[in-house]
Order: sequence, then structure tokens, then C-alpha cells
Amino acid sequence: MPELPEVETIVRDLHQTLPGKTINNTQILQSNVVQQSKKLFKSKLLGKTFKSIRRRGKNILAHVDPECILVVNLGMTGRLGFKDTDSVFTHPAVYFQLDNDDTLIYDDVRRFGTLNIFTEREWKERSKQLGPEPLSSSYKSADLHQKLVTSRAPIRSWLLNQKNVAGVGNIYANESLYLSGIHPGRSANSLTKLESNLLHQALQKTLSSAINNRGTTLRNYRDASGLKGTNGANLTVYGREGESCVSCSEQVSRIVFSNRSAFFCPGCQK
DNA sequence: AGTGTATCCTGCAGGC
DNA sequence: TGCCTGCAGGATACAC
Repeated sequence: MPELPEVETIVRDLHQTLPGKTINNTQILQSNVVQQSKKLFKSKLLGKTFKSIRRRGKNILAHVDPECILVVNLGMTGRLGFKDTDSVFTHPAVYFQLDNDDTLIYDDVRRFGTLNIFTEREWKERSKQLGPEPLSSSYKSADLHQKLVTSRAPIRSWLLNQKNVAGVGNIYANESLYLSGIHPGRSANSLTKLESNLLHQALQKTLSSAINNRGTTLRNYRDASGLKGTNGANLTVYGREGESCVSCSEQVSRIVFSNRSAFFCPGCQK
């Protein structure tokens, strides 16, 4: 569910409210979202104060002192927010009771999300397995092309692999490919330098405008205050099978590979 | 080594 | 109305 723009929106909100708050108690209602020992998980957070909230790919990094990071991956339906906001929590999985009587809630319908505690050192190692941040100014079109030529995977699948680019999911992979005129089934190594350049630009444009719109809400996604993202209106192909392409009026098609739907315009994407 | 598939889980929409 | 099927924004263990 949440991809880079949705996670970024939540992180920015939480960074305004969470730092300085101390965890008085942690309650785990759905134990499978916490992969480590529950006892250890609780004890490592007890009495700790949130410092900063950051993002790496689709992961929320909540730094608590000292040298300890709570890493939250929202999976398909995970949500983080405060009790008594507009948010309705139907499937609470973890409660964090804070020293100002607020309760931070991790809620997750399908429970594909995960919460883990890492030391700074452990996370640094783990983070190496993730690809570059697509919105980083140091991420250049040449970096993308250099990596693309090493893989025969379909470009849509390639984009979903977090080792290649961090934070891209099915919505923004499809939208970026549409914007750059590339068919989702093309093998990664078939992309020319020019196409890599177009894709690089499309990724940055698609992701940054989605952040400006506070993410895409199709069904479950809500920001930390419980509000929906407004980027759904900007989607050109994702979820629009059978509708007319906005630029050539051919019908948007859906094909399935790697168990995931790919949406594209047969007229615009070769 | 590099890819595709099945799987974790719940809820919802659509067809009959 | 109710049952069944397919599908959903992710990540990963496994088979080939």
C-alpha cells in the first residue's frame, strides 16, 4: 500500500510531533508484526525518547536514544497515527503509550507490516541492501542506466525490486513507465540511454508530485492524522484498465506478471 | 546468479 | 441474500 510518497508524508508529519516524547509502555496486540522477541522489543523501547523520524525507501526510521532505531515497514495496510485523531483504527497491532498521555498506534489490517529494533550499526548494514534513493540529488540518470544493463528482468519488476531503487512500488512504477513511454514488459537491459534518462526524470517527477499531494489513497492509506492523500486524481494508468489514455485515447490495458498487475497504454508505451 | 511464483492475511467488489 | 472468486499499495523463501 504505502510507497515512498506515502511513507514520506507520514514521516514528515511524525517528525513534527514525535521527537521529545518518551515511551512509557508498549503493548503488542498482534504479535506477528513484531519479528523479534516481544520481551526484548518492549524492554528496548521502555523509557526511551524519540529523537528524529526519517525515511529510507519505504521504511520509517524512528530514532530513539541511545543509538537505537525503531524501523517500521507498513507492508500493504500498515498505518501509524495517534489515538484521538481523525484516524479510525480498526486493526490495532501495537500501542506505544507516551509520556504526554498520547498513544501512538500501529494499525494493520493484513498484518504484512513489520516493526524491528536495530542499532545504528545494524541498520547501516541492512540499509546497504537497499538501492539508491530516487529523489536524492546524487542519484543520476547514468547510475540508473548503468544498473539497468545488468538485468534481463521486465522493467516493471526491476523497479519493484528494492535493491535496484528504494521506495518504488507498483503504483509509481507503472505511472513512471507511462510517463516515460516505456512498456512495462520490456527487459531492463533493453532500455537505451535516452530511455533511461526519460525514466529517471519520470520517477522523480511522479514521486515528488505525489509527495506534494500527500500520497495516493486507493483504499486504506491514511497519513499520520488519518487524512487521505489526494494524488489519486493524478494517476494516468494505474487502476484505470479500459479507460481512455489521457494522451492518445487508446484503452489502458492490464497484464499480470510476477503476480502483480501492470497497467499501460498500448499506444504510448512501446 | 538471476527470475518468477507462492505465501503470509483480511476485506471488498463483482458474478452468479 | 449468500457464496465463491479474484484482487489489493509489500517482502521474502523457495524452485528452476
